[in-house]
Amino acid sequence: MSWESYLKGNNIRITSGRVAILNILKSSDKGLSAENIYDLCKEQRENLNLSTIYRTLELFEEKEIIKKINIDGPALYILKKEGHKHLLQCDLCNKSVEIQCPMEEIEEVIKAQAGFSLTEHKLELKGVCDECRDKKNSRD
Amino acid sequence: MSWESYLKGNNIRITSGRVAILNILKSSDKGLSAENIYDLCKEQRENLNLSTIYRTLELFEEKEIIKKINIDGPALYILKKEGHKHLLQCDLCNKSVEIQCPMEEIEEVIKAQAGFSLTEHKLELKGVCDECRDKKNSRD
DNA sequence: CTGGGTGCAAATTCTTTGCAAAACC
DNA sequence: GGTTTTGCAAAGAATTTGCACCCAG
Repeated sequence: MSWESYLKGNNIRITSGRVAILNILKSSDKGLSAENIYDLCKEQRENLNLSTIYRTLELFEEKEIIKKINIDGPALYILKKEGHKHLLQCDLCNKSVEIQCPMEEIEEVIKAQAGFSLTEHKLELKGVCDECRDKKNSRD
Repeated sequence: MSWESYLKGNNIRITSGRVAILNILKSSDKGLSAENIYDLCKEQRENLNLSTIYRTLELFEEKEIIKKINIDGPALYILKKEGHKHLLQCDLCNKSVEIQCPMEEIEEVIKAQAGFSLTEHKLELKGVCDECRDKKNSRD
């Protein structure tokens, strides 16, 4: 599907800048900062203002098209993968919460720290919800 | 062991501010920002300048006493847990790299986003190193 | 034509730095 | 006493905002 119809489907107005940003994110195999994107836009004669880029990225993030990753220095942005989720169940009260799989963050951290690109992962989580933790703490 | 001897062991001069910061971090069950720490110091009549706090946190981070976690907004700091490591082996060339377990970051993210405290995790990773990835990409 | 999108400059937020005074060993 | 640490004020990096103009629908 073209970016144009993709954007339309998400109720986002089509502009050449937005399409350019999506193309740039698509063709990168690692997270890009707003400034990276700014430079790459320039290279392809799509002169966007930095603040426009920030606004676009914010919009895309709200629409869950991209993911913002905060590491040291400027935030990095990546296109969202198949957003698989994890179900976290509280060990104490069994209430469960769904979270976005945190592996995209982990991937970027590892890429930055060790120069390693993950191809597969398996993640199991156990934990307790806030209320149960608070109750537990107040008993200690 | 007292903070004093702990600091001495790490070749860090003892000052009341440093001890206060360690106490504050120790008694928090979640990451604290520099400003959180600043406020908590005030509450206990340990008036430290914000820049002193940043410098202290930076020092502790270098000495690997604490971990800095970048989420949205100000960075959070936590005392380091038992730093367990992961061994990552490249699927292609078998070279291996040891990395710090990235779950401390993730724990904070999940705590902030879902109000869930992790108690256990199991993480298995597979990946390829930068060089192999680059070779592979240039073939594609 | 009209409301959302953009550029520009200025503001904000978080963090770092230079330097003189104070604290530690 | 000599080196480290601290406070203060000012600089710096990253991001956000206000407003006038512009363009897609």
